[in-house]
This record gives sequence, C-alpha cells and structure tokens, in this order.
Amino acid sequence: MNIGLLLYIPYRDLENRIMAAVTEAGFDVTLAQARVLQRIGADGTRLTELAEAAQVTKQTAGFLVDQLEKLGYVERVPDPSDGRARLVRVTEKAQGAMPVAAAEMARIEAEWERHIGKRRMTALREALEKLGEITDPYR
Amino acid sequence: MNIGLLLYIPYRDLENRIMAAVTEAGFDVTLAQARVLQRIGADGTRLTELAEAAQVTKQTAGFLVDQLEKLGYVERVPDPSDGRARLVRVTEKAQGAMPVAAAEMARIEAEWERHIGKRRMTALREALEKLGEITDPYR
DNA sequence: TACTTTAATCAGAGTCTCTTACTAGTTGCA
DNA sequence: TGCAACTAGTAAGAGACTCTGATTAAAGTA
Repeated sequence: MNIGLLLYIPYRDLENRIMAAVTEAGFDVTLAQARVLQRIGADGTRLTELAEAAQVTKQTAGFLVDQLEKLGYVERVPDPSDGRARLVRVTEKAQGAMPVAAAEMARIEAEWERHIGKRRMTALREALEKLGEITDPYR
Repeated sequence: MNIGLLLYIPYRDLENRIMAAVTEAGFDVTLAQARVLQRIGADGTRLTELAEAAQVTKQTAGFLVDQLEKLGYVERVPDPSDGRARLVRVTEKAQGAMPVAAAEMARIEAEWERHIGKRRMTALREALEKLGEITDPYR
C-alpha cells in the first residue's frame, strides 16, 4: 500500500478527533484556524513566520489571524524590535483550549500504543523524526 | 514533537512532489481532483464509494468528477448492476499520468530509505499498516 | 538621501467543501 | 402486486480557504 496514504490515514484520524474534542469543549475554531493557532509561540510569533510554519501564504495567514482575533483567541501587539511587524499572541481564552487538545492527543497516542505495541510506537516516532530531517521545509 | 505533525510533514512533502511531477509532465489536475482520481478502481467505481474513500461528501465527489470528466480524465458509464448508479472510469489519458506518479513515488521512497535506512523504513511501514487497522474508517 | 528589502495589508478571484432539498431507481415485505 | 423505506446521484446556494498581484510603511544599505 501507498506510503502516502499510510501516513495520511492516521494523521487524518488524529486531526479529526482532536478537532472534535476541542469543538465539544466549546471552542469554536475551524481546522485551518487551528493549524495556525498551533504554531504561535509563547512570546508571540510574527505573521510571516506563522505563514511559513503553516505552509500558507502571508495573505492566508493574515486572513486566519483576523478571524482568530475576532473570536478572541489571539491578539496582535507591536513588535518592539521592528516597527513594521506585529506579534501575534494567544489570549487566555485560547490557552484554555490547549489542554483539551493535549489531553485528546495523549489519549489517542495511548490507544495507538496499545494497539501496535510500545516497541512499534517507538520505532514509528524515531523513523518519522529522522524523516523530518529531509522532508520538513522549515528546518 | 507532536505525532500528528510528524506524520503530516513527510506526507505533505510526498504529495507536493508527486503533484509537481504530474504537473511537470503536462497533466493539469488539482490536488483535490488527484485525490479522487487515485481512488478509482480498474473496473470503475461508483461516485458514492469514491466519496467515502476520499472522505468527502457525494456532492464534493460529484463536483470533482465533473471537472475530471470535462478535462477528459474520467468517463461515466451506466452501472449494469444498478440502474440508479453510474461507474466512474479513468480514461486512457489519465492512465498516462499514473506511471508518472508511480515513478515519482518510487523515487521518493528510495530517497527516504537512503536517509533513514532500510530497517527503519520497514519498521515505519509495518507500524503504519498496523495503525491503519484502527484509524482507517473505510476498512 | 535614494535604492532595495521586508512586514503586513488590500482587492479580487478561484477552488473546495458543506448543508439542505430533490429526483429517480431499487429493495423488502405485507 | 403494491407501497414504504432506502439508496445513487444531482441541484442550489452558501461558507471557508487559498491564491496572485499590487500597495503601504518601516528598515537596512550604499
């Protein structure tokens, strides 16, 4: 079976379940918004960096940040080190969603490990991390 | 690092490269169209099955098949076993694209194996296949 | 100061996907 | 047989996402 599909199937399952858990907990974000939200660092992140990390154009990232801002999940503050730039930061509201996502992720990982075994799970992680070295464009 | 991202990064790289190779070879299909095209079986596949396999609604699948039909990559023929249904089949034109995609995929897999080693690659496949048992909704 | 680059935004369009509602053909069962 | 329930597919319309191209403002540089 096609390695692409093999990678995609569990990824999609994970993503769907995490989104469902977050939505269930009352946080109303879309998948695209979540993908951006996820990349925002603790001290705030510039839009351009966000766009690169999420692999979308700056326009798209800006569009999504606009929505997140309206929903109260992020705020834009001036970047003290560069007058042109602004830092996107997550608000307290968004921080409430993080543990929900993390808990669901932990639950899924535990399930996966139970099904394929601890050894295979470790091997999976190791192989993927090594693969990231040549497939991650932002590293 | 987040297992979801770990899965997604190589997947995305693979997909991007295959799409680039197919486009380069003169086949003008979009990603969404390719995702549907990929699932069509040798004897044709019903729209509903296609929608399920690609995890989109019937309407979306129909929309994409319409486009593929206009582009000459697929054709719809009556399903002899059910008067309501039609079978979507790939045309000769589309069959020309398959080897291009397959060749690029083989090239990528070889690269990956060179980087992470034969043993890890085997372990990766094995883990993913086992994971598919619980994460593939269409199995 | 003038030129080049970079961060972000604006305007507009195209693509993808969904929900709801519908038509037509099939199947199960009284 | 005849009808209710189901299934395959389509239609209409809206919303979400993403892109290209152009613009503004601030830095950096010669």
